[in-house]
Amino acid sequence: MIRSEKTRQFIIEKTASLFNKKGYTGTYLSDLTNATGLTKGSIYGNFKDKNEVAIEAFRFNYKKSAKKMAQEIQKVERADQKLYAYFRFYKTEYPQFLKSGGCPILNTAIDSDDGNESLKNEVTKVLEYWKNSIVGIINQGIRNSELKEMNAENFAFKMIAMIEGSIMMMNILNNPNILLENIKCLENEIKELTIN
Amino acid sequence: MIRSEKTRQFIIEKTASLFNKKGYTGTYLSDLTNATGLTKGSIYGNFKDKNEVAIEAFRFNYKKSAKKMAQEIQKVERADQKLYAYFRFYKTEYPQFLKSGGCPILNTAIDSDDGNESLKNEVTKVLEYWKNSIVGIINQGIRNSELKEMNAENFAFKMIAMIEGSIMMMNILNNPNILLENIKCLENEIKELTIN
DNA sequence: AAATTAAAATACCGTACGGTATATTTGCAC
DNA sequence: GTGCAAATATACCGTACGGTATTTTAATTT
Repeated sequence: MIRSEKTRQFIIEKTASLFNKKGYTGTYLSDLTNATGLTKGSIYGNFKDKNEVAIEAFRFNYKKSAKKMAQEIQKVERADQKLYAYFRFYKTEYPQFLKSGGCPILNTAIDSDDGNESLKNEVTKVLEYWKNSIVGIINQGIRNSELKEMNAENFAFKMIAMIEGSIMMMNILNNPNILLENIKCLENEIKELTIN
Repeated sequence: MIRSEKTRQFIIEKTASLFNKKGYTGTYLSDLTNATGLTKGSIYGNFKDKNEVAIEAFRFNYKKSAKKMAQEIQKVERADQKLYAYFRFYKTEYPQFLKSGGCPILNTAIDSDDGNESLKNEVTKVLEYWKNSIVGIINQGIRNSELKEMNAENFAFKMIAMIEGSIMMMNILNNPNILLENIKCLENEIKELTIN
């Protein structure tokens, strides 16, 4: 990694959780300088503007989860097992979502749905990618006779809605059980839809 | 209504959708003066500060839906019918959520979960009230042998999570079907749990 | 070690933010 | 219509926002 890339990365890492907690307009340049110990001049030497930092911060936040998730999913073969891996992820990682101010996808979706088009596009892309990856798993499972026939897209949207809605409530009511119980429901649904 | 109360109400009505769309920090006093045609002096003559306007705007946004909902629910007797009334509400009113920038509860929950304690308390209260009203309906239904035994609170949390998560996705992907399909799932679940 | 290049800090801009003290206008009672 | 009170507008504050041009510092090359 060349030197400038290292500083860029440093800035992103140090400010990612800030953007997730406080949102785009709510995170000021002064927050960025405080969090990094750098000056505005340095930050603007590495980024075009605040929005570019925000976008990179979102990508960083998202990828941290996505990577871990992808690893867990690759470990197992069957479609139902891959879906269980999703659920297990949230069952074990929920404290992370609690202390880092919620799910970056949800937060950024709400935060960017007025005005900030570039940030909104970023979230849209990620959401679509997430949905498609679930759809892929389910359809693969159906083809392999591991899962019963179903509308894969509808199930994917249901899964994501439930997870995101639960994270929101878990955070505002400070009650992880909301997420854990709803994950159980999803697990049961998959159990019902599993062949063998 | 005394004169000042009329202006307060006027300000709330005109700015409520702004706060919903742009969030607390994202809505500036200049937005408030533009939307109302009033000056800062007038707004500060009727409200203590911007936060008081935000709180009242949230209450206004929330109550608009809540009132309509309560009316629909009172029209029917059976618990399952009351729950269907909930679902029907979202099936008919979703365009409102699309154009007004999403669900005020969800938006304000995300927007206030850093820093703004008073606004967060407001959302917490409303979410808890909403959950409890669903729990009340379900438990009443169980006592009246209209619904099978179930964990009412878990179901309420599931309902809310699904609805809120769906609204978020419907908005960001601009696809009402996500909400409509997930509502169908909830309806089917209730159908399974209905006695008679 | 000197020269060159890259990165970070400094010192600024203009603007617009939230908020307030004061002046002006308006509505109302008499 | 005059006097009074309430509501609104005006004119301001201090601050801190996002952003930039310039200087200083640090790293690299020769």
